[in-house]
Amino acid sequence: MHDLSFFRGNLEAIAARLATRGFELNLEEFRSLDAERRAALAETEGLKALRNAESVEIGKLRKQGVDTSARQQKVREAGERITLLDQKAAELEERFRLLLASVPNLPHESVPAGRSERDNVEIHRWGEPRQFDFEPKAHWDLGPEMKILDLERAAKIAGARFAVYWGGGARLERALINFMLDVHTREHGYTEVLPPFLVNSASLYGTGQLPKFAQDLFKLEGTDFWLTPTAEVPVTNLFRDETLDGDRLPIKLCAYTPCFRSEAGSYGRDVRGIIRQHQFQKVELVKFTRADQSYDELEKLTGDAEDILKRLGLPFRRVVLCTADTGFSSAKTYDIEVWLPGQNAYREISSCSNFEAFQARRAGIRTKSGKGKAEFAHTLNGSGLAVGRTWVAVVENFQQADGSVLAPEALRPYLGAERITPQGEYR
RNA sequence: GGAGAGAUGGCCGAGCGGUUGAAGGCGCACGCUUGGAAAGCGUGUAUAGGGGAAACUCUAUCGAGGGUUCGAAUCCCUCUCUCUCCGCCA
Repeated sequence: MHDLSFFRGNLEAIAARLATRGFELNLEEFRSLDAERRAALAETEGLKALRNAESVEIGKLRKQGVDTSARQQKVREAGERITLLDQKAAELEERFRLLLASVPNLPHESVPAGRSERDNVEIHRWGEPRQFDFEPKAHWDLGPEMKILDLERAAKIAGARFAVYWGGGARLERALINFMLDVHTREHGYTEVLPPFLVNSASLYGTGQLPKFAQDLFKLEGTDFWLTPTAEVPVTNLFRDETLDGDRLPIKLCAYTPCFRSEAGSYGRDVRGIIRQHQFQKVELVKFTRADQSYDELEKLTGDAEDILKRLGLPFRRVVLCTADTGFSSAKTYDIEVWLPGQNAYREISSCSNFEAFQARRAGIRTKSGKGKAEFAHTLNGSGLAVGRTWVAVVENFQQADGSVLAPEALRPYLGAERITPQGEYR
């Protein structure tokens, strides 16, 4: 959500900037709706002022025993007009709010202009993809062969785009979660939170999933509960409608949650394996900062996510998303892509974004330093990391000729073993 | 699931259908006082939107949404949340 007066005052410049991300702002619609809305407001508010003044008058006169029924009749009629005008004003207000809420964030000046994901710019690489002396397998072959990943039974008990992990596979998922949380809390200074996995509409509105992206979410029938699509939603909304002490920022939180996505419209994409699932596990990093801190903190947050991959010895690269590929609420996003030898490609494993005040404005998250006036905080988040995709990366990168997976050193205490071996039969 | 109580400003807390945007207190800010501090005294202290160059002014907001009324924090209805007791349960 943009600041209304800033938006109104810089319409042309904003429209031009939004065009770089492929969003066409209808200036005429905005201007006329805004004018209509203000006219309606002025009219109804004028009448209300009249009614308020009259009511006070009537009160005084009645105390003196004066008959006021004529004046009351007059105010009653004004009241009826107010009801009508209020309705009209509320409709205009709602249309205007929806229009404003559907406008994406402005990309930061450092974001490269581009038309599609092909225009994303690589920032750096880390690690060398391993040279195999055998043909590395994709996890969708290796997992079922090792009997640590079971997609058929997952389809039976839930459906497509779900997974069942067995034995060492389940243990690997759990080890990764604990490893990530421990590194972020002990080494990177984040505070762990465990939020609800169901959230209400207000929270989804606060982080920008609603009203535009309802079709990407799962909703529980007959309730206002939605399955959380990312911990970003519950964790960012922790401080909804609160004012944070500016001297104590940044606040750095990390959270493990499962994430649920309908994946409507992604039919046919990544249908093999567990790259794209209706449910996946994720450890999320969330920061609340002052405006002057947020870009430094974005670099640090992205570095914290990359550190997990370094500790696991998984090669990766960082790209900055171009204007067209940057998400709706984000001003700047880095994607971290991990090397997957089974697919001979780098694949997204983390997405780290600075939303500036875009979410905070919707969610009412303010900050105040000393005597200063309260202003909107900046919010950031990033995957630290997507656990399922890290599982894939570990299995594919560290697979051995004998059909086992040699665990990265850092993970062994969590795994309680130095390698993951085939399960034999499912039991 | 059943029965009851409650929700008012940053916090505590008053509130008769009529200058109550809201007493009083605490906190906070500024000033006076002081060698300095404490105490004391004084002044100020919400958010959003509209109008205005500004001073300022209008509108809305007492959990949320409706209703009654000339007028609602106060009356009525619905919902949400919190607390207490009973039942059930990991």
